[in-house]
Amino acid sequence: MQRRNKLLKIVFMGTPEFAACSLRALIDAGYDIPLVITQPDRKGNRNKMILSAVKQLAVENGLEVAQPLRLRKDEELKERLRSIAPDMIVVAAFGQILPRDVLEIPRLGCINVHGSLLPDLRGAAPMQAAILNGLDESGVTIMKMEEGLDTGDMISKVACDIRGRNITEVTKILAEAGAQLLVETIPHIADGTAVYEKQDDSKSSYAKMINKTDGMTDFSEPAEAIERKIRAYLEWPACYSYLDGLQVKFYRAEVLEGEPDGEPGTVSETGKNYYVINCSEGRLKVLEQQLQGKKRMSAGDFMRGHKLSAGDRFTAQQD
RNA sequence: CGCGGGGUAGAGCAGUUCGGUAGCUCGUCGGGCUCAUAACCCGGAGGCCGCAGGUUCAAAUCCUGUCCCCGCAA
Repeated sequence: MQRRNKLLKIVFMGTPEFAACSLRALIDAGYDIPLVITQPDRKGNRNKMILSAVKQLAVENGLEVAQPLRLRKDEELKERLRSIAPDMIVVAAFGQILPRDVLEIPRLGCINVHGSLLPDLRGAAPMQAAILNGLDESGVTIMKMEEGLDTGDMISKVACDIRGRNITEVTKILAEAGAQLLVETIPHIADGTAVYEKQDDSKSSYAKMINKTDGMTDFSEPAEAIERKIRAYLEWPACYSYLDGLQVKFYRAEVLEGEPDGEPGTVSETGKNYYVINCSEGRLKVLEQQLQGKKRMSAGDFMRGHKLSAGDRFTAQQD
């Protein structure tokens, strides 16, 4: 088995931490990885270059890296892929659509590690969507890619408990479960014992790409929905509102039962280590947050330096 | 050199415009009150005001340089 693993030639495509976890598993399993493809380096905050998690891991392990702006149009890279003639291409959260002529290159096909239990939550942000939808359980699906968006035949799945978790935790849980499932599944694909199951399109749902403004809240939603938003958007773009024209990002909060006692967005009550905001339904007890230009801090620290009191108001717009 | 905010006690902030004995809330330590308390009262410790130069009788404050943190835009 190990010997056969080492003979399999796998090209890896992926970008964030979720993908890096699978790449690490492939490296540890001893596969031959002649090339890693990831998104181009981006300018991070204040013009500091930021490398993708996959690139960092690849470089640390001395793997060759390619970073096409658009794989679809990069004929040179496609030609290189053909000459490598990989047995398989493994894709995890790569961020670009694979064109047909790339899908056809590996003899064992292109295999995708997707962060949901397909056919539920196809698309770009399945883990955030799982949290937003309030799911207690989500998971990872390994599937054979085809031209449609996450519509390929499913090969294996694993379910995970994500109740109450934030996106950082869910990413870690699913990334590790997915990585393990991947290395368990690949041998079956290689020796022909894998079972390919069609997706039931009638039961499919779609997790749309997240926009910057999706994180904005004016508290005209139920407290429960906003609390989910905080957990789902924690890493980006964060759930945020404005206080006196300054952006405030919310990082941790609890839903309080009971009726609000003021307009949505108004401060209901304050305490030593928290403050409570009225929502359309219920109230939100804020425990951790960040004011524009300041560091992330507990609500208690914030209360110490700012005179926030009942009646103050959070608004949707900055003015 | 993309735009902007900030570095002051263990934490969060004020003070800088207009130089003149270092302030607030919390924590911490000691004492008191209380059946009791994260409550209340009294008292104390704790700062080279990011760093380096400069101006001045005098700099947290004005000038110059530098390091670090954060938000936005990409």
